[in-house]
Amino acid sequence: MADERPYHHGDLDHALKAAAIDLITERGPSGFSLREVARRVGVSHAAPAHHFGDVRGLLTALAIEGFQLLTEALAAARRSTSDPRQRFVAIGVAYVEVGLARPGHLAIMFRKDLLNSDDPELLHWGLSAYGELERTLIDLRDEVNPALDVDRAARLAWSSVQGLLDLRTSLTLIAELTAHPIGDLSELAASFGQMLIDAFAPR
Amino acid sequence: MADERPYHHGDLDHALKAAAIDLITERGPSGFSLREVARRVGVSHAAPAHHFGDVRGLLTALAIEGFQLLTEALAAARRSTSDPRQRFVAIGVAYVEVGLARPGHLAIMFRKDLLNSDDPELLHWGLSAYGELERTLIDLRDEVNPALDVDRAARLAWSSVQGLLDLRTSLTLIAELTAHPIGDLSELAASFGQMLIDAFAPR
DNA sequence: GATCTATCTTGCCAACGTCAACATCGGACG
DNA sequence: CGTCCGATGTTGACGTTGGCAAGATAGATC
Repeated sequence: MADERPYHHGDLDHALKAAAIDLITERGPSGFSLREVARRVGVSHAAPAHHFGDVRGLLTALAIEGFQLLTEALAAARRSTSDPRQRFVAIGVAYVEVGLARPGHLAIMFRKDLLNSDDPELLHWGLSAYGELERTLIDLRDEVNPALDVDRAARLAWSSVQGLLDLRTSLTLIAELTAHPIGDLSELAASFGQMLIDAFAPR
Repeated sequence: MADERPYHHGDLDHALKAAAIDLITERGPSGFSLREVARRVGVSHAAPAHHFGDVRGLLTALAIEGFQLLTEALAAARRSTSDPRQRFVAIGVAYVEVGLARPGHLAIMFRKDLLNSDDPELLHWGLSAYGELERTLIDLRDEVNPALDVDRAARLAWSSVQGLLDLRTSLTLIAELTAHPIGDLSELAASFGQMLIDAFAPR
């Protein structure tokens, strides 16, 4: 029978993650439910447990996926140019673009109340993404200001892009209300990068 | 009977909000439940509905409270000095300190999936807080750089402090793992302010 | 003092996450 | 080639949740 599903799905792991991301993207983390995910994939409500344990397990897997995607995108941005200033701007823009392209992942990646936050793989890929930022800032220090405090600068840069993503709807709303258009968020991220480079340069 | 509660609580509105904030602070937004709040206050599970409608109503009331507290703190920080640079640093530090002192409020203030995001009062107090930032940046522009793009600068400044609060646990974790201590978050916020003032000054 | 209305309780429902028990299948191994 | 076993998926149950309807209570108003 063509329309009869086989007892074994074949790639439930991947299918569940994809459906979960779709659901979070549509309804936010608070609208997420394991049973709805199972329903969308066409399996029983208890099937996900065999792959991810519980809901935290599934969300943790998604967060890991998010940090992998982020690491990849930041590394690609770093490779896109060899000029330290351009690299710095590029990874900032890449960070924001990943967040905009993957809102479902973004919505849970830093939500420790939803994740197994001590998961070693989660930690690994989080540190991996941070490493891309740190390396970029070391290059920038060597280029523009040997006295630059790399740690402080990294914290400011990371906070800026993360905050921009966190506030994107509020910023857009205020921009509309005050008739001060905000334009493209990637462009705004690039301008953040330029301003921060000015902040990091010696005076 | 001294231990018998009266049928009418007297100040349920306030008590529910306080218990809700405690609960969110302890367990995060995902660990929040209306029934647990009612249980802590000692009323029936349906009592909150008469004051806040549903769970979104209660959380929206808390978010409004959060923006009121934030507006108040930012205004006080602005009044604390008349020097535009010091004012700018002061409101940044105040923003972070409110977030640290009121993690329960912070956790839901920008969570549109949990709130009645079109609530007029919520909008009013959100704009009110933003107004404090905008006024501060206009003063700063007049002092250090007439060509400063106030909107861009405000977006960067706001993103920085919001991102810092959002990332505080991750930043602290990385700081411990890499043995690059992060120190006090208020102090870090102040250094963000100083760096941003450098970014805003003409070169 | 009677009534009216805001406040609070009780009981119910569907949906949820998790668990235990059972069904099905593919592959390892004799 | 057949048997068994672990991985994968289902079914049914339990306790908890948010929301609704109906009833109880008490302070306010006239």
